[in-house]
Amino acid sequence: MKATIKDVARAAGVSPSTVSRALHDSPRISEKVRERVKQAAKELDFHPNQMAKSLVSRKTRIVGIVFPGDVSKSLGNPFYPSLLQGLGRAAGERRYHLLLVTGGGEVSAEEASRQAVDSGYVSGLVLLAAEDVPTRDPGVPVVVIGHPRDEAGWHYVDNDNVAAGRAATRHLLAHGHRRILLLGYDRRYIFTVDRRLGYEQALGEEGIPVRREWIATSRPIRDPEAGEELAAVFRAGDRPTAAVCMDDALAIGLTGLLKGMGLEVPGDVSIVSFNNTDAGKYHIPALTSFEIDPYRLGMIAMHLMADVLKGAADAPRSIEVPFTLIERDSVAAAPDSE
Amino acid sequence: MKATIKDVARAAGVSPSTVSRALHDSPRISEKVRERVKQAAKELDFHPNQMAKSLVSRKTRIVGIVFPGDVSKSLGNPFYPSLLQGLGRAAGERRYHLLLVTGGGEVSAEEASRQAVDSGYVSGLVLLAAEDVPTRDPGVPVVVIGHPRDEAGWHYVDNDNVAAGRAATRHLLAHGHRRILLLGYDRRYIFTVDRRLGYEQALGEEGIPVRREWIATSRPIRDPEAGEELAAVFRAGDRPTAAVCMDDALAIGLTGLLKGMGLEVPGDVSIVSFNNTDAGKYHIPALTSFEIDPYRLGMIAMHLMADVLKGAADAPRSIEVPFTLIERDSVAAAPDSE
DNA sequence: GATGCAGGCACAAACGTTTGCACAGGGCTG
DNA sequence: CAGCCCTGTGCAAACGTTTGTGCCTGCATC
Repeated sequence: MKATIKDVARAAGVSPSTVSRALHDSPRISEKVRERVKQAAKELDFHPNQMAKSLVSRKTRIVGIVFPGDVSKSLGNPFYPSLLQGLGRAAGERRYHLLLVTGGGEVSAEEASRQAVDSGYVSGLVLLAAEDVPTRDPGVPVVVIGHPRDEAGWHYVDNDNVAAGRAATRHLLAHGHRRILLLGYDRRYIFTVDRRLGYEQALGEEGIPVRREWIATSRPIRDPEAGEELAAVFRAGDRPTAAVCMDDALAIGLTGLLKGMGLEVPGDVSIVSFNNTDAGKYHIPALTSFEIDPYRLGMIAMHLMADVLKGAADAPRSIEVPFTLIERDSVAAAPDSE
Repeated sequence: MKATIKDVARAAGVSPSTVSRALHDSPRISEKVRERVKQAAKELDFHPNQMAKSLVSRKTRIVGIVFPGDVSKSLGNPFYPSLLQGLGRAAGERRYHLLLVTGGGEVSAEEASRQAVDSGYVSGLVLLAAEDVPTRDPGVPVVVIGHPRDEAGWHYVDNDNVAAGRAATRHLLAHGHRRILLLGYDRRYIFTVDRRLGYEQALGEEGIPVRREWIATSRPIRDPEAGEELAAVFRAGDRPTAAVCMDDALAIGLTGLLKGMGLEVPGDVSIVSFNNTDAGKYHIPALTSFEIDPYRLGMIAMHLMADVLKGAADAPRSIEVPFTLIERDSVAAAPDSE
């Protein structure tokens, strides 16, 4: 059987309470006894029973990781595995464990979270990339990864999409571009809304007016109608010389469409995009893209959670993680600059 | 605060022990009291404190899911998300929770498992697709998903690769093929070893001798040397008229190589492969392939774990999950049959 | 030399359950 | 009508910790 605190007490010749205090480095214990106790604990391979600890402290060292919707769908996205890894890494550092909370089938993610909390196993919840936050108070602290629509009152960790949109645009401006298109805006996705904001900020700072017709929503670039609309923009006399694309897939689609029109990337049109996927890396030309670093996002979220659980984070805290720009071959100087 | 068993006892006008027995449907409690207690429990939204339960029962309702190596690497494989979903689904049904156990960084998966067990949080471990089983006794029941090299003494759930190899070969035999190549054998991967066994069984049943030179190892079909070797086999006068490929990627590579030699699939060579990926589905010709159904694998593994934890599974149990063959366009009748 | 004080430790209660045992009441049986 | 057994319930101990309180020792102070 596993050693208990009593076994350690007996071995060290002290009482259980002294053992507890010694292992917690209480100042009320003399140096000598503390060492003796620690030695005994090590020899007996003593690990405190978390159940007993939790029973009295009313806390656990487990936080639930809540997947929105189907796990299989979300995990297919390469974003999540790295995120999970980051969470796991930080959890290890803070001596926390991760409980997988998944809906699926008939049970919603929220229902599954409720069960996890009700069981008493989790003392915190990390919501993965959820734009919809829980409707009812979950009863334990919550950290949201992503950007809740209603920021107030939530701890959250997200990429700073406003800054990224601005940085992407400024990168193109720095190469002399003045006519810049934004591709992939969709008001249903808040990160595209944020990036658009950054895009408009950057243009505004240079005194360049925003042109509504250059904020393209068309996601399904294969959709002939949307494709045609986009093509028309590039056929115009004062066509854009550069584009900010919401993800690599979009950028690759755009490259193909332009090639079909006899326009080269980056010779005629420069492109910067997001997500820095393998597809973009091996594309020709290799895409200049923003790396989102989900690993780091996960680490930060877990550390925030640990702080909250420790009581260190009083007011709701929001952390915006910057992107890093990976420069490759899809951006060149504007053809008409100078 | 959350309601305890004492609150329920008070509300129902009985003692805590009676409440406990009533909620566990003990036969020693009268129908009347049982109903009264259950009613009170429901009204107070009583959820038994798992910590307290675990403390006395020395069991938890948590099982650890151990990822081998880097989570991010394994999760990139679309196999895992479905597997996880299956595990989660079954866990929900059996009222278990899933604890994510990941190595990564400096800590090995085995080290992480040890921590999870030592903490006392998990009462079982599910090893994901591990071919290497733990060296030391983990101290809790283990279910392996995959095929431990040393079968003895382990509970495990795996696809029945011997049967699948046999079925694949028989499928081709049924189409009149007599000269069948096996592509992708690698003795380091036990599933390919198993499938080869099935392949040889099927041939043996028809009295067809196994030709060593038709058991091709070459995985990197782009490797010019290996490619040339493979091409030579198909240039011979009595070339194979069919092939069993270890995965869709290999099958796609083979199709390309054959096309370069002027051989058509399935006109000249029929192909059946494994994994039923999207790539194979949209390939031309669409591949006849075995679906591995990791969702089901996960479900079964979790149910097995629950049984083991219940004490229902005494002797180590191994469950072989059959594949299902998805027939598409890459198999035709043998050109020389009649 | 008696008193005070602080340091260092032990005692016991508490956390919320489960479960062996004791016990009360009621219906049999003799 | 007394004793017995059975049914239904309560009591209390136990699981392994933490932590408030109290006690003992030895030293310094007056």
